[in-house]
Amino acid sequence: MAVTLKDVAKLAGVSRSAVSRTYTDGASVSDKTRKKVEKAARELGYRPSLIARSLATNRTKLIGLIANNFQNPIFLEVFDLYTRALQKRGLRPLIVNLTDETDPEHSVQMLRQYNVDGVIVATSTLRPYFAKAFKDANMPVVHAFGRAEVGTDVHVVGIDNQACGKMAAETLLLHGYERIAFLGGPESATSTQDRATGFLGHLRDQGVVPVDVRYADAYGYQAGRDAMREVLKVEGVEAVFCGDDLICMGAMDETRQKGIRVPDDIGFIGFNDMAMAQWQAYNLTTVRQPTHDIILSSIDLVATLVEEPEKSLELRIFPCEVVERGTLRPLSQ
Amino acid sequence: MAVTLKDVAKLAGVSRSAVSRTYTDGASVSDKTRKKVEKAARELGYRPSLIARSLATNRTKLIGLIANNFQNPIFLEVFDLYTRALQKRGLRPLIVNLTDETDPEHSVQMLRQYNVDGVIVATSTLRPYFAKAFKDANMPVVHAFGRAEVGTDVHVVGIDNQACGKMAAETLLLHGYERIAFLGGPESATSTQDRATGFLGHLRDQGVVPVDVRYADAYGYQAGRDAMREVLKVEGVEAVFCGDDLICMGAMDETRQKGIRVPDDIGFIGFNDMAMAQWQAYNLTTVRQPTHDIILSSIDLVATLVEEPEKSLELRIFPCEVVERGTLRPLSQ
DNA sequence: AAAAATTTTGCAACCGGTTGCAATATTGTC
DNA sequence: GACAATATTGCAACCGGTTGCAAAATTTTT
Repeated sequence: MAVTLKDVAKLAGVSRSAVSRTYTDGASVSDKTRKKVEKAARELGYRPSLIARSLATNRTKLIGLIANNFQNPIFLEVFDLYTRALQKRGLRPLIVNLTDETDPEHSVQMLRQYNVDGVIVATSTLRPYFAKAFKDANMPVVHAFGRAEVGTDVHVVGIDNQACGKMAAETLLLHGYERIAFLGGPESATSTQDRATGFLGHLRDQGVVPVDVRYADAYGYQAGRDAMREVLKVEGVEAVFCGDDLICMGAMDETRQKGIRVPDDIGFIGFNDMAMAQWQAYNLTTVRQPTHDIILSSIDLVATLVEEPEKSLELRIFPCEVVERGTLRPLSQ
Repeated sequence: MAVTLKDVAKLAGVSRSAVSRTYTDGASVSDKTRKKVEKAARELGYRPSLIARSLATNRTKLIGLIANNFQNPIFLEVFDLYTRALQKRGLRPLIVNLTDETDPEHSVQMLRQYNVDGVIVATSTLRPYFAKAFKDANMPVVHAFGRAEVGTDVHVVGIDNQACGKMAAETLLLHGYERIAFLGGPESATSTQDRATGFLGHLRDQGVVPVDVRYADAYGYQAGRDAMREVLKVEGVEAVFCGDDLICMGAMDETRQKGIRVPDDIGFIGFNDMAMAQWQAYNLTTVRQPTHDIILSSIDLVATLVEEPEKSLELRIFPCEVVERGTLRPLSQ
């Protein structure tokens, strides 16, 4: 049915190798042959089969993209960037939706069967051993948004969550807040843990005792609301650092629904700077994570690893910055 | 490097066919042989290569999933559902991100090269000929969220946008609104056009002249805000039907920023019922689109088409419903 | 227990490409 | 123009599976 090498070769009056070489860069074909082949290919509407090529070359141009946070709009941005950037390099993502799955085994097998060239684990809510499983299966793997953990020799591209947590603390203190609460994401996520460490550590260093430390069940809106309901039971909370913008929006909605004003009565600072943080209804002051850089860099890294599997371990950490909008009270002059 | 059929065959002391048959359902293998093969496979950690299988069977288990609305959170839900539902059937999506690309040719070639089993075009903002291009390239294709257009013989799963537009109009009239504006999505999208037709048609039938008819540049938040700024220049607008929830949220934010209250001064009704429509800050009354049904059904349909390419043309239309929340004034008793 | 019917098995060709190698053609050198 | 160096070409094996077919093994029938 489909047009194959052989058909083109016959029409062009050359060998199959010649046709193959026309479509393999770096291969040796004379201009004359190439012209003939291209003409024949055009007439027949020929496209080389990537499947067959994959089988022969042992390269598929597929990159497994593992994610589990399909509820969080930040992932839409992540996803848009990944698909576009991979596309631009002639690669394609093979998405694995991990929603409620924690055993890497199944994903590993699946991606191995598709013979993906590499894997990007793009989530901060999985334990590092998850990414490690791919490495053990001999696939190049990069943990994007991951944590650099000793002993887990997997390449990581991300941010220094501890430093970012500290930045949030500094910002709140700078704005003169004293009765401060921490409302993190799921406690099991390394990103949450690190942000908590950095945030609470800096408060402690400054002699400030947090009025509440609490963790939402998920990086989600409702989880944020639910957790905030508890935080609000504490008397006189002045400001809250939320471990994620989405959680922060839920928390703000819960707060406002109680008739408490933001930022007049309670200030908020979020994390991520997702597109929605700019929305008028929230206008969120937040710690910006350089999603763009992380994604491009992780693609770069995985592409390098494909060529150079034994490349020595790399941690690529990008800086965050605080974006001041309207959810903290103004700096006192 | 990788373990192949041959290795397993040798260890199990059987022919390669026997091994292959063990992993092909419906093939004839005795229990004894199967046991031997499975034991050997387990010892070696063997998994059949899907690439090789694809080459031999001409089936890849890959479904091309074409989308272009990576800015709209509704797509995150769509995406989550697609990946999970496909996964469950042993299929995998091969995502094509169409952001600012309108020529189907490139996507067609790409998916043809990957030899996808079928294609789902999951967007309402592409012209039907886009989906048609895949059909012309002899791939089973389903246009999800598409419009049933005469002459474009492509399978469609979606909603009756005209009927839904009418429902929105009925709802506004029921609530006693008279000075009504229409704020649609991009005018080029068939979904927008149909919603407009249904909505404006019903108003006309009821003798109501809309105070404004306007189209946002995109199915997006900022586009909604910008368009609403114009709508607000019209004196005495009482209610707005937005062609999409995200647009509606933008429109509401613009409205409130001007100090105009929702729903006291202006009422809003959206479209889609995306997860965020429930958020406290918006609490949107909206026309619910049965995303879940559309997605499952489109997967079903495309899977059927893979087996039965000549299946006669099908349009699967699901009903919408109005979800009343808090952005319209209460029904007068 | 032999014959017939059925099930299981291995052989070998095939899916659509790539690539090392040796043969051939082309180009450059003197 | 002869010879060497280099570029191009085709052959054939291979990537890792599947599958039609005939032979072999097993089960059923008489």
